[in-house]
Amino acid sequence: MHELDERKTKILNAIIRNYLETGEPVGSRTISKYSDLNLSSATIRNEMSDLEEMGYIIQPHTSAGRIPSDLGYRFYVDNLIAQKDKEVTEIKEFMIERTEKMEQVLKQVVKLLANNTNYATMITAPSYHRNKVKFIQLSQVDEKQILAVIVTEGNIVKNKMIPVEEPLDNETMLKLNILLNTSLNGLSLEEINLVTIARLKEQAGIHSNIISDVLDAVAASIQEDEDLQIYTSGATNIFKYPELSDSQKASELISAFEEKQQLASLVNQTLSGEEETGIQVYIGDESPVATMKDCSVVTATYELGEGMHGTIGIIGPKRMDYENVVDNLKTLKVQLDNIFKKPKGD
Amino acid sequence: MHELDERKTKILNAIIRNYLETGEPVGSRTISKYSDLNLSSATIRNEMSDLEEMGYIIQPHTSAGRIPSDLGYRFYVDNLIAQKDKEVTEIKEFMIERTEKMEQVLKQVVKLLANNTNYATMITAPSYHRNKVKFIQLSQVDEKQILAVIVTEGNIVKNKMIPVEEPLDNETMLKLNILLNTSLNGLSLEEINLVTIARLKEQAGIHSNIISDVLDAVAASIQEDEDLQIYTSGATNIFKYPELSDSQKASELISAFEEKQQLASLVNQTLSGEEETGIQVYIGDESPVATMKDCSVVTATYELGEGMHGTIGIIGPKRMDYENVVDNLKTLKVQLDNIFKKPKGD
DNA sequence: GTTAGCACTCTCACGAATAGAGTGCTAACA
DNA sequence: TGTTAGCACTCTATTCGTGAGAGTGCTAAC
Repeated sequence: MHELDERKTKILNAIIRNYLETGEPVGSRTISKYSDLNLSSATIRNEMSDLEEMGYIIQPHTSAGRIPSDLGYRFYVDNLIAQKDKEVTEIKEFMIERTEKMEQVLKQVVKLLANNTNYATMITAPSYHRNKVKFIQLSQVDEKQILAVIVTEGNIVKNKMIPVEEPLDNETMLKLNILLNTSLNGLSLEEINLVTIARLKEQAGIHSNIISDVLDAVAASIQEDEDLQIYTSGATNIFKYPELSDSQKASELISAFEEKQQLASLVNQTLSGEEETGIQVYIGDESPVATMKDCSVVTATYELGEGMHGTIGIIGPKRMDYENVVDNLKTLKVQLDNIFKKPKGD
Repeated sequence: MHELDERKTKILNAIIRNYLETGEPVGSRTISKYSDLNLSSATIRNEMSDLEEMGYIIQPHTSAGRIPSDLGYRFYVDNLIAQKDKEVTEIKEFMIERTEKMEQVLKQVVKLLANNTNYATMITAPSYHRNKVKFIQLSQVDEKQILAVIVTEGNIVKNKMIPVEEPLDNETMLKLNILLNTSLNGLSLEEINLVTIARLKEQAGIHSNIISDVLDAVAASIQEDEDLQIYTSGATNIFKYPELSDSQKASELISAFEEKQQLASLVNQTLSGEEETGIQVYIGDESPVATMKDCSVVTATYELGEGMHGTIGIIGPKRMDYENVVDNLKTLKVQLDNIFKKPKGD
């Protein structure tokens, strides 16, 4: 396939930009009038004919204007991301006002992003894979229940109630707490293997069953996160784009959003295919999720140190405002990296 | 307004039932064929004419069949709920498999209900208003952070990280813990007033600022719940009903669902207007939420003892399967009451 | 290489025509 | 008096055809 010369590039850009704005097929006359090329519509037509042959644009029908093909978008995106480096958008730090709970930060972020872009957005909590235990505490809550609190690096807190037949005395409690902390502290959740467990139980003596329960609790609370927490927002923004909002498509898309199952595969795909910037753009069929073949999907990953990472993504029409979206994701990515990496003390 | 005689009642029922199934206006011929009245279509027409005059049914246009009016639905519902007492539906206890976390139970319930009914569903967590403190525990997690764990009756656990300049020694920690527990235990969150606080701080001495932080934490974690946690499911079921799924309406409805703000008003309404069965049916305009004037809404409240209660609701087309829905809600209500009321030990 | 002009194509919006469904009314019947 | 058959009437939804508008491709001239 031939390279595009400068004029063709300009025309292609003009077409795409125009289409991004209006959502209508754009004709030769429009380009000739609104671009700074000073070419007649006829000339534009010739060039457009070429561009179509090369696969960058498409005619929905014989006498309509042209719209960008997936390849065209791809070209535009690759071009854009290479050359643009716009100033930081209005996503301010005001959202990070000491909300300790990650869950809440995520919800805020995803909502903010949806409002900012007018597209549907999603974010996943960092997966706790390989995360390390930092602190464990057992407390007697009432006669029949012990509360186990588990804190991991990154200050994720998990609670679990453990039923017991009879209350434990303070001394035993203290001993168990010390035992648990000395044995498990600093271990990643995968490093707690049968050997560790056996030794633990041995040392716990008659209370080994409580240890079992605690470990179950640890395992359970991890498991619970393994099925991936995904927050979404702005799903109804889909209705703002006619090309997506006929009953059939909208229904499928929003279902995909609700189910979150499909989003998960998106996430996995993103995590595996890393890139320099950490931002990926899927246009149409490129998307790992079939339901979204009429959309574009932009994703970014953010880090929580220690190899833990989450994904944030935007789903919109192919004619999405890539510049704005990529920008938004870039800055968000940086900010999320900061929030979660730093010991929150700062 | 006159009472309906038996024949009119039968015909009205036939009309409504038929419409519930098909969603199409139903004509006189249909009724005469499929009901056991053995009347000709002409007779039916006469009766229908009467029913229309009385306001129970409506003609969408001159030469269409009839559809139930809001009043008609109301009659049907009132009739139905009074006389029906069907066997328990398939909602089995399998959903209650020792999931300690309320949040998860709720999510499961709402999802199950959506699957079961094919309507959009919502559920709120019980509000913690008037809930009592049962247990408080501070622990030193690392050099700069203390973890406060607060357990209330009903075993709701809240965590809060508190930053400190320098670590506290064990003894102080112990003292603070004892102080907090003896002072606050058994108090409802409203009973912790300035007097209590002042006394607490006095006793804490130089560590009074930590007490402040803990109390802030308590307040914050309550506040957080005050803006009402609502889980939803099956929003896209809306697309299954043509009369709701044109782009405009569907968009509004799903937005309402996403925003959850509007659902909140639904909840409040429900909580204030209690009824014998605890189940309320809003048809069309009766709904407290304007967005839902083309829908019917069925809500139920469940209890968690001590005056705490949550709401569960179903939103669907006016022609929803009221029998099934009410049944489902009834059994769910009972089961939720059971789950949450019992001390979980069992 | 660029442009003007023109015939051609395709979509979309509009209106007319038609089939179908259902009613209301009248007259006859039990 | 209640029920029924029959028929004219009304309204909707669908189909078809038409015309306007937008945009193209091609040719010929600059």
